[in-house]
Amino acid sequence: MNEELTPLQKELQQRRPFGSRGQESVIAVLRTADLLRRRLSRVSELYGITLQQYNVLRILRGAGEEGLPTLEIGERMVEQTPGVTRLLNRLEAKGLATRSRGESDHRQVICRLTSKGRRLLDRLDPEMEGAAEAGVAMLRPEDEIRLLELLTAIRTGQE
Amino acid sequence: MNEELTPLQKELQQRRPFGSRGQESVIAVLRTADLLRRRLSRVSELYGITLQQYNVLRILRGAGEEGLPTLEIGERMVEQTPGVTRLLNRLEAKGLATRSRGESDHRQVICRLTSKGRRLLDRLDPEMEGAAEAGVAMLRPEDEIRLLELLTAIRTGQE
DNA sequence: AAAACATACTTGACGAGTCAACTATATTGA
DNA sequence: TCAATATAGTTGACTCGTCAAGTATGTTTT
Repeated sequence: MNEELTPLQKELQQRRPFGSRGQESVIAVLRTADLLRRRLSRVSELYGITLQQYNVLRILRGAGEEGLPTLEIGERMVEQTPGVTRLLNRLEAKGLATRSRGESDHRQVICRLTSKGRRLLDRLDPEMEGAAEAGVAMLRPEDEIRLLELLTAIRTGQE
Repeated sequence: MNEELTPLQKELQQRRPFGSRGQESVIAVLRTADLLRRRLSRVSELYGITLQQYNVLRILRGAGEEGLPTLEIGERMVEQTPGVTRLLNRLEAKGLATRSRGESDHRQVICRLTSKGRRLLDRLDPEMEGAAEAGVAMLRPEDEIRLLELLTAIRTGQE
């Protein structure tokens, strides 16, 4: 026995086979994401920010001068609002973002990138891009396209 | 312009294209994993435990009567040790696991599943399996095999 | 115009991941 | 044998995700 262990089973030192291929697929996605996330985090933390903070800064840069209300940042991150509020607390403390009450709607809090934040992004971007490239460098272009298709199918299949 | 947005760009409401397909692939893996993790968490939390706690309980069940030292649990979870200590605190508080000093090596702490833990797993397993199956139900068998191959390639390519 | 409701956050509390520092127990080497 | 070193875990501090509850501002209804 044990002559047909999948690579994932060996990684997890599993004694028994997965209950089904469906289960194995899900666990493979989770584990692969974990490795990639670590790789990217290592880079961003060299510059003193977490991966999530980097993500928020990129979203703010995309929003430009007019900024973005807190909730909209959350929507682009699959995250709950409370998390975004506190992320912004830290980015503001580091001088990378600013917040101000919305002028038309005073309930909103408009968030903007500072020039310091923009400079940080400019330095960080090429390194992050390099880390991402390196993370999937072993895939041929047609493999990457196929991977994107399969992952898109999974995501759109979640009701 | 904007006539060639990828599905992922639409999901993230991105205004600009990804810097490269490599970047898009990495983000697709991260985002897909996030959705799947949520799906599984919803199920485990119906039973009062988090996904990580479920993961530890499964590892302990696999270890059987003789149990497993804390560090070895960590190895099978892609996680740092301090986290495992605290996870076990909570599992022990819920009566799902026990700990005792190792007999041969007193530095070790041997963790074991309780019968209550085992019964919880027995009830939870079919539901978790169902959730995993449902998460990738839209893939044909050959798609799943391809996906597993691609993800394995990514993981083994991380030095 | 006042009450009812909705929206946009903020705060508190808890689970979890991660790094650094610390304790206790082995193991090794002079 | 005893000091130096390695190993196994725990604790503290900080970041992040998430739920529930609370506050302030807007909108709708009557």
